[in-house]
Amino acid sequence: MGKGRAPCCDKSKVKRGPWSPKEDLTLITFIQKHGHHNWRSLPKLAGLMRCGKSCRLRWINYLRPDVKRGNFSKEEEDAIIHFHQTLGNKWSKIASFLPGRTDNEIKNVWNTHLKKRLFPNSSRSSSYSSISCPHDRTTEADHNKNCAIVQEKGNSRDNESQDSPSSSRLHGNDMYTKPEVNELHEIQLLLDHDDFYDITSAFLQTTETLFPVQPLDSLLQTHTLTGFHNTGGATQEATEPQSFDHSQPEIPYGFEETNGEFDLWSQLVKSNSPTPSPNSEECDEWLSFMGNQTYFDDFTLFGEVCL
DNA sequence: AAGGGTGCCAACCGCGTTTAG
DNA sequence: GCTAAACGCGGTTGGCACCCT
Repeated sequence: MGKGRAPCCDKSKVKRGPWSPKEDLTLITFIQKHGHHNWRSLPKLAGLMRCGKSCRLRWINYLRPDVKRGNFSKEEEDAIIHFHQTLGNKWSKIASFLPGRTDNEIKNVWNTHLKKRLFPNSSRSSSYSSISCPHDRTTEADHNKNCAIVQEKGNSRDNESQDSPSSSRLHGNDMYTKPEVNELHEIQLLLDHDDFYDITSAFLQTTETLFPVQPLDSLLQTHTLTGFHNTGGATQEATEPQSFDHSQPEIPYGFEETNGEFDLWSQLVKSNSPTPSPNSEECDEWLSFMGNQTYFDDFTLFGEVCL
């Protein structure tokens, strides 16, 4: 070591600056034909005078077919604010909660709009985060307040596994929404999803009225302990979301059937006294979230009826 | 109309992490 | 297990567009 990091490409031989339509077309065409298994060699193979990193960035941020363009909705902005409070400047993580939005785009929106809205006197260069708490003299009180909130959230996430029901995430008037049967099937698939715990935990911490965290933790624990046998007997691998067959509903393994109904949800919430309260907005939010995370395009369609 | 200031965003840079040999 | 290459991420910046004086 000690010789420093080798440059990713010969900067004298690559084009820099804005991409031309022709370059975009070349990149799109190449990726559609050959994919992007190796960004470093891609520009050479595609005939582009660009650095591989530049190609990757261009593709991810602008040329991907699933990139959503246009202004951010109020809901998206609120989500960014929520997730930023929980995750800090983890733009890619936040982006994973907002399908079609890129980390770069979210970062820009945060730095140009949302940060100003929340911290009106913060300077341009200091990206506000849960780690760094700039103390601008003129807004010290605001900063202290917001830093406290941010750090408290961050800490609670760090200590998530030790969290008790008395954690700040739980409030006396929480309302729980019971999903429909089809949604329980989806939940079961989520439980088999590698990232489920992380993404759900993050969501839970920012939507305090939706779920009781402790019951979900219990669920996950139970899931781990019992293995949740598939009714078909076969061990279910992590399911490819798109391949899920919605047409054959069967008892989602791990969910109890009571009086012909899957009643896990009531089992989940019964230790938490507040009466479950129907709330279609929350249900929609939850379904949308789950759908986004699992890329089940039609997830919300299965949850149109919400108690 | 011109010049300076500000906002915005696409793109770059460099570091940490992951992967392959 | 080690090393270098490649990838991915977050911070930063260049430059254009718009606004204000």
